[in-house]
Amino acid sequence: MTMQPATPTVLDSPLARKLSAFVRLSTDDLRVVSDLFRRRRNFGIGVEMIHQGQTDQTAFVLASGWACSYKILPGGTRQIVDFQVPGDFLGLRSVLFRTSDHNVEPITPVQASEVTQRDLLSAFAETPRLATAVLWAASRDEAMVVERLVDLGRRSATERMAHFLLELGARLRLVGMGERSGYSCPLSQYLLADALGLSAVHVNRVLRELREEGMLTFQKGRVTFDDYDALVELAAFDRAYLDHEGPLLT
Amino acid sequence: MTMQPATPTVLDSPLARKLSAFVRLSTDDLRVVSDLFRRRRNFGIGVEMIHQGQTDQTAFVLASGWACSYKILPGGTRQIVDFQVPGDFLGLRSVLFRTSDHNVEPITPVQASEVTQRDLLSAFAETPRLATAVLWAASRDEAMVVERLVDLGRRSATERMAHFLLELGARLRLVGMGERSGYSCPLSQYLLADALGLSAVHVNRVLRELREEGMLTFQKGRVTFDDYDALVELAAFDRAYLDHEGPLLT
DNA sequence: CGTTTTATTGAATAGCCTCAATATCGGTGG
DNA sequence: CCACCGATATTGAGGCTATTCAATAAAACG
Repeated sequence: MTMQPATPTVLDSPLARKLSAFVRLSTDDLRVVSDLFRRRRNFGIGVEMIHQGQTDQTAFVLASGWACSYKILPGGTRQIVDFQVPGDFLGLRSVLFRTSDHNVEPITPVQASEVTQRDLLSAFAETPRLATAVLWAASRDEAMVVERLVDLGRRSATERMAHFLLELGARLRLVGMGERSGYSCPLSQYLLADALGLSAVHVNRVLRELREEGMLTFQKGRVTFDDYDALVELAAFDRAYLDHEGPLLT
Repeated sequence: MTMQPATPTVLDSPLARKLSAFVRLSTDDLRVVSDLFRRRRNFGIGVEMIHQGQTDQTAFVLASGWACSYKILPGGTRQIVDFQVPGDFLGLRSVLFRTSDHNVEPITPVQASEVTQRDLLSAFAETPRLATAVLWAASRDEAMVVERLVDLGRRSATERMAHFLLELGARLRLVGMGERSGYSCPLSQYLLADALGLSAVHVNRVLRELREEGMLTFQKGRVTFDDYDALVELAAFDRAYLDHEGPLLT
């Protein structure tokens, strides 16, 4: 019922790509996805999208740009829980449940689709496979939080950095924004520090070390894997929870 | 339709207590809960209940005893992601989704109710309020993982310990196993170390320090809060995500 | 172009770890 | 009931990792 024909572009959004990697979705399913996330909103850098304690009933899907979710400590320091890249959900939990326990703000200018609780639930009812796919994505996000936990608890700064950048690469490839050789990445060393539980100074030293060892280069907004296999080895990176070969559900 | 009358004991399980704290459940709802989790199994210390990569379609609810979920790193070290106390779910995610990405094993002898995917989903269909309550519990668990992430990333060893023991106390009170003054706790210093990302030696020093400062005492399997308010202050403990006054949904 | 953010490097320090030794607890069998 | 054993707890000494403070360089931005 849309004016314009359903272009391949619409059906090939980052979200559609990601979901398709895990659950085989029909063209009709994909059309529901693109209809659901048609309403776009723009956010500037640093403009809070979701605030701790808020009880909105809306969530977002990132169409373009990067964001991060974090918690502020009384001391003024913060811990970044996760970064969001195109195709990722923001505030899915606060839609399904009650309040948000963290903040989300853009790192770059962001375009995001807004979706209400009602629309989401009715889309789920209409296309159950979509519900499965979305819940899968939510589950994967939780697995990544656990992986970050292991990072902080039991990996050295260098291993942490390697593991993090590998994981990010795998996520980006899933939505067509990265290759095995590397990807472009707008994260500053300060943001990396807040995510990895390090000081910005040490982030810099770690990156230098990795570069001098010929493992990876992160300069001018681009991550280049100079020796992918060595990195995987160093970080004990287990692709299992990210790199599925094809759709799990056919 | 049970032979024996519904005793208060059955309806007052740790799980029923916890769920009731967040969603008002009718006696009928509670009966569904107790029916659902009637089938009990016993596990000895160290006997794996859930194994990384397994694709069982069963989950458990702890009836008595303590367990922990963890990931093993290639180096042989491990990171404990969370402890489970009576009333907590084990492997809820692997029921709703596909595979488990971590291991779960008992710390003390454990009695747990087994529940299959089928039974759980049909119970949800029968009593929607139960589904809400369970999803709430799952969401709370995820919030705790995030809190642990903040622990590891941005809190000192002392703050971490204080925050962790306060959180554990709040969880136990929810199921009637602790008071404001303290609680009994079977965790060894080695387990604490694996959970908090510290060495066992340092755990010992931190506990001594907290004891000498008159904040808390952890000896002979019992945690005693010597100065609760000072601890809350030290750890920047925010009860919000745990300590709800009454049922959220009435 | 100045101005602000971001990156880079050095020096000194603090926090936590490892290694190592001893003490205590809880159970187990003689 | 006691001697013994493994697991847990406790304490010291020295070392490594990452931090803080501080200063400079390089980009990014209007």
